[in-house]
Amino acid sequence: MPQPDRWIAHLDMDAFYASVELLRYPQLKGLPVVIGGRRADAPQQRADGSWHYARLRDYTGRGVVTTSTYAARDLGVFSAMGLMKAALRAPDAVLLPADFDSYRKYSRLFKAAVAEVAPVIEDRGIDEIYIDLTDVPGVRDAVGHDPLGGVKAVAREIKNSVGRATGLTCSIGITPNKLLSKIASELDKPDGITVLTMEDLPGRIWPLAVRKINGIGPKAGDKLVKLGLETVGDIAAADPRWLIEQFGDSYGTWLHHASHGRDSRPVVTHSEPVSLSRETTFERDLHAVHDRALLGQIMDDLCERLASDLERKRYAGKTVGIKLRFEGFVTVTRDLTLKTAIRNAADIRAAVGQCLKRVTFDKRLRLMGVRISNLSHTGQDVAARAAVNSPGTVAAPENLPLF
DNA sequence: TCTGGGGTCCTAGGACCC
DNA sequence: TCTGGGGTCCTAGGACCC
Repeated sequence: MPQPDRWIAHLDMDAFYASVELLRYPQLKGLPVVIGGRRADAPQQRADGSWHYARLRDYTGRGVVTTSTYAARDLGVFSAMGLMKAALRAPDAVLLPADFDSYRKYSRLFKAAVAEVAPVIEDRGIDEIYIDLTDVPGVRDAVGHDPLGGVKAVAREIKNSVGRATGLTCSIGITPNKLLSKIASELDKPDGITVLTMEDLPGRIWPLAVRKINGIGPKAGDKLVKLGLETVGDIAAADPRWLIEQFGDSYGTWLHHASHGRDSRPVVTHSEPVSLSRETTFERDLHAVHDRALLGQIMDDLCERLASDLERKRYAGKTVGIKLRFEGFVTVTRDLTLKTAIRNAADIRAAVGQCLKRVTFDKRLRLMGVRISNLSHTGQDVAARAAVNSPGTVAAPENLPLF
């Protein structure tokens, strides 16, 4: 039996934010709990020791579900759903405000715990990572006699390490590449391990809905279904030339490869940011003229926050952009590339002013944002930064500038 | 009672240069 | 005098992901 040349794991923390909250409020275990809403009230302990929680039914205003517990999902409440809609489905669900500092702390803990077992890690956000297991001793040494056994044992070791460090569970998919591992980690959630080889493609992957592939979103998913392609196997059976006619050269070719489980992307252990941004959605839609002073203040504040992000991370940028979202959810962007990189709030604000002049304000605004890209480093040596950015991982060698 | 905030990548047209 | 081809940068929008 031919063995894959790589073993790549995808690790996904189970209902991450909600599970972190349950560590703090274990009495909520098993109940429908929703994280979200900027103004949600934190739980309050009464004089008699009992707790008072905000309920979904009492929430008014804008906001979406950030995460929900499995009990809430059973009631039809999922991530990105509007809170008002969620309240219709689960009025009695407990509503907790998001505590990102806490989630970031647990994120660092679980990644460090994984790194003790397998150090080649690619960060994919706060609650998931890819891990290249190919050269982990327990995997490498099992090649030839019991590869699947070796891989599963290492997966259990990783889960145990994460559990000891955080008290949280995760799900792991292990396959020859990132694309398949991302799918596999979802097949036995929560607290599961799924190992697949290419031979499992027809039995385990092809029956799945096309949207299970990372990279097929709402638009492409709808289009595929309208074309009569509902499962991954349907895409795999389609003529690649026809896929290219329908979806263009690049995406059509990718669809064909993805449906056949082919993906050669490496696990990337270090990356530099491309852009930094800050944005805010208003409690009520604001009028460009009537609320002009308030809008100016909000933009000042966004620029201040972006400037402090740049300072903390030691970047400067040459391209400044604004994002405006009007009532009706129509979004407009404008950007401006300067001759030199900037980093302070006043310079950013001035460039934003130039961008704003190029927009017609004929509707009320629901969101404003500011973004900076074309980034360059300022000060401090790069190797030290890499170590800070990905604790416990072996940083890739940097291309140092000559001057 | 629609639709947060932080990102990445891709496409496509026009400017500009050789 | 009417118009090639390639490369890169800038700008705007959109799909997608966590």
